[in-house]
Amino acid sequence: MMKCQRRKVRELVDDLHSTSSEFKISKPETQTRASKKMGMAQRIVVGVKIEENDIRQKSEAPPDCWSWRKYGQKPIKGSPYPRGYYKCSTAKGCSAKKQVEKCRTDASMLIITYTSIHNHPAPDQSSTYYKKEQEENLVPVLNDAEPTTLQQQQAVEVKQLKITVIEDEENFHDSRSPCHSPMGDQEKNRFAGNQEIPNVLNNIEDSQLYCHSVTLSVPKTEENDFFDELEELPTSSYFPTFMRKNFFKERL
DNA sequence: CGTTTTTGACCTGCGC
DNA sequence: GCGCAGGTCAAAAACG
Repeated sequence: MMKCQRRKVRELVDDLHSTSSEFKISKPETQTRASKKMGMAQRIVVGVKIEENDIRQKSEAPPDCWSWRKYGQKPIKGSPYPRGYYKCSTAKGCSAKKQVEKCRTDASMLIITYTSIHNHPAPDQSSTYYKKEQEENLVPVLNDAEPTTLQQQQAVEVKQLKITVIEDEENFHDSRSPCHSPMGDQEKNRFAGNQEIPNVLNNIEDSQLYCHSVTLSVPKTEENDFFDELEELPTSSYFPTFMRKNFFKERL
């Protein structure tokens, strides 16, 4: 039984890596040219759903507490939308970058790829602006005053926009997600016979957490040896423990 | 006038 | 070696 489920997970991951060049990057042996060139240690991809009534969404890139400066834009093959390249301009010398592009199948979805980390504290969270955002529950409150990991910085990044976890390779193929590579009937049928994965996503969405754009990580145990098969995934210290447990519970 | 955005050129790595 | 694709640079333009 469990073997069967694991096999399905394996198939999903294989699908992901074969259908989306964008997400091959998490597999070390299939790094993109750019990632090799840049020596990227960490890359996190998040899908951001743009609310229709989000009047603050004035540009392609979601607003956040960091200051970003656009340094390039390129049309991407196979996508009707260009990809924007942003560098952190909050502090001089910060190497944090992000790439923003619209989902090719759903213009209301933004695919944001974070690379490198900020080498400076986040902008003052006690500022009027930030407090207001927190009061409105638009900004996740971090335990640490200064986000130091890419995941933490990302959490600051998200704000009022709903996040769909797509870094998690299995969830990325949730058939309900409007933003994924076109899924054939075969794949859909596969999900029809396996409700496990969509359930996991339900738990995540129901939690109403806006800051779970994370790289999923799991404890190294015999129970999850199949993660070894999926290659090493970056560790997220910020991923809430309960969610991890929940995720695992559902998965098993 | 300083900062940010735009955009064409350039660089690099990979596949053929 | 050449072409392609992704990422970056940098000058010019736009903006506040």
